[in-house]
Amino acid sequence: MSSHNRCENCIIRQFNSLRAMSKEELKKVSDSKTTKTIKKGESIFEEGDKLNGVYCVRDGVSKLSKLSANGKDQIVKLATKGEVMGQRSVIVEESANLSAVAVNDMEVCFIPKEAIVNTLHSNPDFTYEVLRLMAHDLKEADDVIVNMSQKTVKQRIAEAFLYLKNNYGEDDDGFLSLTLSREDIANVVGTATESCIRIISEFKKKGFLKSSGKRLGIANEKGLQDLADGF
Amino acid sequence: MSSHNRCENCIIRQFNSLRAMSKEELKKVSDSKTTKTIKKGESIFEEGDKLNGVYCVRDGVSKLSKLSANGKDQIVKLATKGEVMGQRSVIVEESANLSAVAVNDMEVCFIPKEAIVNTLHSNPDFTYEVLRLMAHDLKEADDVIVNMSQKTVKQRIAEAFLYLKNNYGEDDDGFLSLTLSREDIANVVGTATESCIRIISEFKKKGFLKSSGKRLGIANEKGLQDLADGF
DNA sequence: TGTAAAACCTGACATTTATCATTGTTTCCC
DNA sequence: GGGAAACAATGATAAATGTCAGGTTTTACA
Repeated sequence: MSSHNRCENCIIRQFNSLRAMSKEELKKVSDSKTTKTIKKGESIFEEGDKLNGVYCVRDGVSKLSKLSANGKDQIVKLATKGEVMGQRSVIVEESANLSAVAVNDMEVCFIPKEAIVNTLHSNPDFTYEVLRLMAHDLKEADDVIVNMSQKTVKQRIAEAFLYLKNNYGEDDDGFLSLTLSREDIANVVGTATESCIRIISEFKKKGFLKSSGKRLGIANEKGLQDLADGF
Repeated sequence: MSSHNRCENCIIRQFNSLRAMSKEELKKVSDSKTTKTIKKGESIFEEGDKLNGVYCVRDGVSKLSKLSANGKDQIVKLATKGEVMGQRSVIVEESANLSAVAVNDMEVCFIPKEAIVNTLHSNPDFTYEVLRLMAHDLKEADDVIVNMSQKTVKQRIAEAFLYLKNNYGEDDDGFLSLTLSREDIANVVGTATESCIRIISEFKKKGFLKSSGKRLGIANEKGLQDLADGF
């Protein structure tokens, strides 16, 4: 199967039943997209950039973050295979409000906005699907707001590990497939790196987490879940 | 001008150029909508309710909040004249993820979902406009996430007052037009009511805020802004 | 493979924030 | 107009979290 097709799959997964796109529309996307390889730590776009297209994650994971006034990055979302980055900016014709940086080596495809905007204006089914996705993101963002303001750092870190397990899975030995640095985890839950390290150490001592080399795994899921829920 | 027309204006303001709606579509909305009066403190819908339409604020202000595990409400957004509530749930066909409660006496109009969903499926311009609005809400939500996790309570309270001034204005004597209880402010910025009260008292002492009876006003906008920005 | 850089860890301490208890004040309603 | 209920204020204290400063370990790569 050609790389062409793989990329279509990636769009289709994100834009859900982007079967909503007609054959011609899909062809236009196929013809105009390009593929990029991004190394771990490299940036795909930066807050403030004017995007003239969207990026679809074909492989690897990217962190979408925003720099706060005090110089710390806040990671707002992790984007995985099949997810699209930059739609919001393209849709509202604004510069990017987030930066995208590769968490590990990535492959992304770039789809110029012309290939998309036209369809948005002419194909209501497509637009409706995009709308549904954005509505979903909005709900998730609301949930994050509530968690941020009502849960303790300890609870949020516990949640973060459960999230990593549920969304990226674990290997045969029960270690998380996606390894984030302590600093990244701190930036996801919105805390100081040292606090994050301390709490992870505590979780290891208490048997909630296990580690082997640089890998981390969940040793007591129920315990973590109870903690996250405030018990 | 009939109340009919006022409601159309209210939709049109939120759904921006809902000129995107055809005459027939607008008529359908007009014919099917109903108007409700809500008293201060009453609820319009609750988290978990199945909504079969959207609510458009014609007068007054509503708080959209979510109950957290520890029993505290987190206010995620304030909805004002011209704004629509419940679209997200109607679009994704899920039950409401937020509760809507009147902050003061309100008038809202209810538009059954049939009048809207059809148009979403058939009129791409309309759908596109709704998409743009939701993209805007999403960006705002991202900003809130960053503020929540990277700013101190003091900074967030300062911001909240600036927000109230900028969005609801002040009367001739320089007092905020919209008065929220200390508890509501605490629930907006995600802190304990006592902490909120303490900080407001401090702001008054330092000359950032002024009060007269139950009214609050901004006495030193620059000072508040600097504080919010971390200086 | 050696070395510098990055990541991780820990202690001591300061600061912020939450919690509990109590009192004063306003508002609302009979 | 009086009394209950909601709201506001404040002190004392505990808990959570951030900061700084110094370590060790791991990783990257020349």
